[in-house]
Amino acid sequence: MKIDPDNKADLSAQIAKAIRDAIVSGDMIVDQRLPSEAELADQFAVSRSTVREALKRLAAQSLIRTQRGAFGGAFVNRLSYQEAYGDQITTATLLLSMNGISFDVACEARYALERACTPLSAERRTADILATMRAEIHRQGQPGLSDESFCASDVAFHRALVDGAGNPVLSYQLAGAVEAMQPLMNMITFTARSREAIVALHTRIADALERRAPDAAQEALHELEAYTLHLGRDVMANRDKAALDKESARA
Amino acid sequence: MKIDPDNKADLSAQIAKAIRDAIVSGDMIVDQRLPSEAELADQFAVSRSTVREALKRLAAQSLIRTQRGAFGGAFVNRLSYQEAYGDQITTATLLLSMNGISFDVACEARYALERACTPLSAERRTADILATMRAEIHRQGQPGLSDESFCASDVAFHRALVDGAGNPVLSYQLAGAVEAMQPLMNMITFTARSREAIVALHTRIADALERRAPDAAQEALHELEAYTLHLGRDVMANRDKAALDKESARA
DNA sequence: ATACATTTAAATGTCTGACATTTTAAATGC
DNA sequence: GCATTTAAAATGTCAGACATTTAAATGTAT
Repeated sequence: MKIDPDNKADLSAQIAKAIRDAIVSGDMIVDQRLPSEAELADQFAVSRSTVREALKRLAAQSLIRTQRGAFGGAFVNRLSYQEAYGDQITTATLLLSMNGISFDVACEARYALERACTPLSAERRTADILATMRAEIHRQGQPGLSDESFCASDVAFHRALVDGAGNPVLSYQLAGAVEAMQPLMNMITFTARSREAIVALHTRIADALERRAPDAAQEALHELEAYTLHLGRDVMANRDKAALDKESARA
Repeated sequence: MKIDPDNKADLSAQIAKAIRDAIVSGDMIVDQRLPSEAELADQFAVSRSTVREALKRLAAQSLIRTQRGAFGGAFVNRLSYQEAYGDQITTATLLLSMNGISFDVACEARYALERACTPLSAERRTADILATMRAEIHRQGQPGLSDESFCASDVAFHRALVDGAGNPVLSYQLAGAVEAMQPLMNMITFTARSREAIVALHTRIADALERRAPDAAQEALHELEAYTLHLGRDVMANRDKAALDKESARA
């Protein structure tokens, strides 16, 4: 592992890259211990602080973990789905909010991805998954549930749908898409009537999965997408109108 | 922004979290300047080195960028798709390689996600996307192409299929799934006959998209999945057999 | 001999202060 | 008025010290 002496980028970034490359390429394997900070400082001919900054970069990406004390140090971390989920969701949420992604586009992506899971879920759904879906449907029917809680339950329902496919790679890839929608969904006011409609569609989906009927599930999901889009567009229209009103009031 | 004095986790991790939360919650907006390192050190009552380690963590996640010089500092970064792609691919690749994901599972996820895009791609594909697909198909037919280049072209073809849907969120979400398969695909030796079969299927997909025929594209994609799975299983079987042979030879 | 307590050494975590480098705005000189 | 120089503010890097944590090694009493 070496760094380019002509490169004038931050040393800590270069060192992080060198170590990251070694991990990604398989040169360093899971649970392998990195040299101590002092040794790394020697090897790269930099100060310990610079090495530490590099290691913190890698720690932020969950590529390494550190342990204090004797026989401690930095170790190559086994990237778990759980850790990856969190980052995935944070990144997806920021991408949506920072790049002005419209409700339509986000909604389309989310339902397209969920439809990819539906046939697999219909085939493989366990009793456990069905129970989760039923429980969330029940919660969604409770009177007095806040809009935010309704949204959270909605996310839980859809995650169950995705997890039902029994493919961890799919679950990981979709975590971001499903959860990143939540801030957008939270802007929606769910009236009693719209909740009723959503619960009915959720029930149809759960029923279809229970019967192992992929086509019926697909159809209900399509209707749910159309309905969600409808709700979202109302919100966006009102929001744009409010912004315009404010604009004209100022003039 | 404050940190919990009772928390005994690393201060730099706590500070990074506090700032990250401020960014994710929208408390700090894109291009807003953070206080200087010295000011942050004062605010959090820690040393400058600790603040720097926190900032390096955030920089590793592309949440901030730093600029040297007067009127420089750390600024909230607009997370671009390009940056996010890179991390997405790295993470997905590591998840697959570190968690012993089987070829079957990865393959299933990839094609399920691509099928989610196909109807949209059939509807919206531009002439540009079609041209890219045709060019990659042509390259794949060239004699003397290395297996690795064939794989790279295969990835390019599938990315065009995904990008054809014209939904940046989908493109982002699928980048990881498609690209992370490449190391696994690279273990396959593509014979002349298997290349011919793949090129034929790619051509069918491109033709179907050109005709805006989602069902035909879907069907060809299904066949491609089955064929890829078949090739992959051969490789895995041979690899396992070789490992067993080696094992018994040692005994 | 075993169980428990103590010591010790190695590592990361934190702090301080200094200097180098980069960059921009302001001051200066022509 | 324009070009040049200077100053200031910020990040980047270094060196050295001390604090804290942890597990192994050692010692001690039953």
